[in-house]
Amino acid sequence: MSQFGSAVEYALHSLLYLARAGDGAARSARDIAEFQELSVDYVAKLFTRMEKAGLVTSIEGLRGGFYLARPAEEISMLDVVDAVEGQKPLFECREVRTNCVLFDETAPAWSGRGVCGIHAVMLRADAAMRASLAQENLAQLSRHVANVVPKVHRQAANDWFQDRGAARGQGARNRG
Amino acid sequence: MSQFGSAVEYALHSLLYLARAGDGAARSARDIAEFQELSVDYVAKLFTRMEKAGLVTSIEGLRGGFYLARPAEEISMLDVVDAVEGQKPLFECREVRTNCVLFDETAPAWSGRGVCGIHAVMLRADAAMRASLAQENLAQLSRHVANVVPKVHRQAANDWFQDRGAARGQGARNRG
DNA sequence: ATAATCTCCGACTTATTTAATCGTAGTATT
DNA sequence: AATACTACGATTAAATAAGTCGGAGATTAT
Repeated sequence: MSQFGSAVEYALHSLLYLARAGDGAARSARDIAEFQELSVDYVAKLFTRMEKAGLVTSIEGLRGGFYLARPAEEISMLDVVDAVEGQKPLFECREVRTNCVLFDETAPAWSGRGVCGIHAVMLRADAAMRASLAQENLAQLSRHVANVVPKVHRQAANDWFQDRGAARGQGARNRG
Repeated sequence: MSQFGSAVEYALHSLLYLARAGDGAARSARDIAEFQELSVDYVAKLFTRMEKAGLVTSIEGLRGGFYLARPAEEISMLDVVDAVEGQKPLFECREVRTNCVLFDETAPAWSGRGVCGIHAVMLRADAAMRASLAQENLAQLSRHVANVVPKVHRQAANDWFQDRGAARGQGARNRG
């Protein structure tokens, strides 16, 4: 297993489609999820979290969906991770240093003074990781992906979302 | 919750007692756990993992226990984390990029070529964190702690382990 | 205006992982 | 040879993550 869960992965992949939409057009969580063959409900939940974090804005209703709340350049990888994983720290100190068979009922003051040395080590590692994630943004990632994915497919994807949007509100009678 | 579990915390706190023992004397998992008021069985399991990773060496039998397999300077924080957490990566790529409603049964070759851009970002963050953990070792940590903990307490702790070791093999009849 | 369709959103269920425990096997000391 | 202690692997209990379900609200088409 890995430290980060699937939420981070799904969220970033999904955001890429908003970054590419570019013109500020909203795309629904349903479309984004189905295009990637992911659980619609789960992706929707991730978007909800990202909206609370201020990364995306939602539009309700028939032609609704999500769009980036700010330019892709200003959305860092760290922003996304924190949004969907909830800013969980690398390490949570349980203050083991205040547990000692030699202490009486109450631990002496010095045992809890300052930051635990082990905690400090982990805080530095955490900071290093976060700094790495903070210095990369969604726009960079989007450009990278654009260089790798064939132009034909990018166009086909765009068309798919376009068609999907156009079909909104037609009802089931036109499809079944 | 946090990324690292309690195992990392317990393991590092416990190793500090081995680093301080210094003279290569073995200390039992039981003593180390009870001194810190931690679960004896759980700490023992962590030591087992660390032994498999080659960080500590075990001695079985009545006067047995664990001691550092190499100088504390040569045991990095990363070594300990990997030993008890099992080298879990920061991110495990599920190759979402090969999932696409536009693809047929089999995804096209280009979709899985090279490293996924999102995965690459996470690999860099992972490397940053691991580099941070790798550059700090147990000896440094031990010195830091020694500067913070009163000398009186360090002596008392040493005595406790000493007494505990001396009492080995006396049986219950001398204690009850 | 009204009904239908689609959206977001929070509560719930299930599955996986972590933390801790229990029982067994083996070893050095007395 | 008996004993008291150790390490060690398998099992259980608690916590977390992943995914699901149903409802409330908004917008569009009729």
